[in-house]
Amino acid sequence: MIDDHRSTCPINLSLEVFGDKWSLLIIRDMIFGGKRHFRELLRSQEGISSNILADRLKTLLEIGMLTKRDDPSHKQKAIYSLTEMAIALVPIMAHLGAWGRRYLPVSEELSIRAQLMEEGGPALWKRFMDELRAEHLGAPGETEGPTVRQTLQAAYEDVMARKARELVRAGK
Amino acid sequence: MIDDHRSTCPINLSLEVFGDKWSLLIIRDMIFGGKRHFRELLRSQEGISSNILADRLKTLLEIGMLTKRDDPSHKQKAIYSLTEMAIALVPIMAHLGAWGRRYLPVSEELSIRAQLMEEGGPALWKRFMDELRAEHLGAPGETEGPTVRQTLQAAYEDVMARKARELVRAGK
DNA sequence: TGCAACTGCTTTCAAAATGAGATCAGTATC
DNA sequence: GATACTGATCTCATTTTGAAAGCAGTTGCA
Repeated sequence: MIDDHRSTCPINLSLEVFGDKWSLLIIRDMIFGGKRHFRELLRSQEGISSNILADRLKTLLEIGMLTKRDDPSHKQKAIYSLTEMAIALVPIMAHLGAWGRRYLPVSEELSIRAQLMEEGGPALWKRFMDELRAEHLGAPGETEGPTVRQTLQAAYEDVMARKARELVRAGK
Repeated sequence: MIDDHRSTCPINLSLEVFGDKWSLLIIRDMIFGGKRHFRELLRSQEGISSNILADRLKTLLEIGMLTKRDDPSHKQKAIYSLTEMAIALVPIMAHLGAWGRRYLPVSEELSIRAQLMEEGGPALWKRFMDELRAEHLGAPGETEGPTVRQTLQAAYEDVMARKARELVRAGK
């Protein structure tokens, strides 16, 4: 907890938090994938190993990006929750996704969510953040219609289904 | 140049670029500090060492975030320039700075720039980006009044001067 | 015409971080 | 009672990090 920081510049301090190849992916999976458990997070696209996941979860807890509590349904299960500090990263995720989509070799199916986030703009981000607050902080929130996460997930599945059809057609 | 990427998710690919404690600091110093030479970048707030700086500059060149050319004034001097890909990070820098300012133990003098960037909003970011394009890409650009970088720098120096006065008064 | 300061790096080497895979003690399910 | 699942932890080889010193020139000044 001592200030062993390299400098007190906000960008430097931010990088000390997630200037790391895994921390932000964990947050990403919790925000966009709705994951809450260790074993769920272990099944990431990128194949994080269990020791690294355990280490990063510990760091994120210490920093205050996550909280952890027991799962009533299983004595060995833990539930991880996002804090406001982590939910506040939604706009940064949206920008990062948009930037990556523009300049890096992304695939269509894994970037459709980023595209919708970009098109939705700050209004969509705010709605998403409110839903995350309801989900993770127990904040009051309306439950009308599909959630932002469900909408993004449906778009992802649509792309996957279309790609599967195209593969079949091409293979004929 | 082969796709040895962990996944084609835009956020993952972005993290492969600057999910690192130094790369974005180099870009920060070029954007906000106007630094263009190796030895200038070596004098960062955080004390990067020369081997790490050389390595990260090489990576940033390969990725296409920077370009490098000879300095006509000195046969051993190199000039590094930002590409559009790097200039496009300005809004992300602004968000990162705002987030760090809100949730991390920043200092007043090193976060005054982040505060002004946040208050200036997208309009200020765009002006800054246009100035960077003129400076690094040779794009046409007007030169009326102080640049955004100069304005931010002046605000930083004001805070420093005030703090120095306060120290004198307290020491009396 | 010398010499000090500066140029962008490279080298050396110890320490720290990374990460795949196996393992574990307890829990739930059937 | 067997099987699968829980959140980790352990081992150990590989990779990365980073401080410090060094280098082959170049430039500016006396």
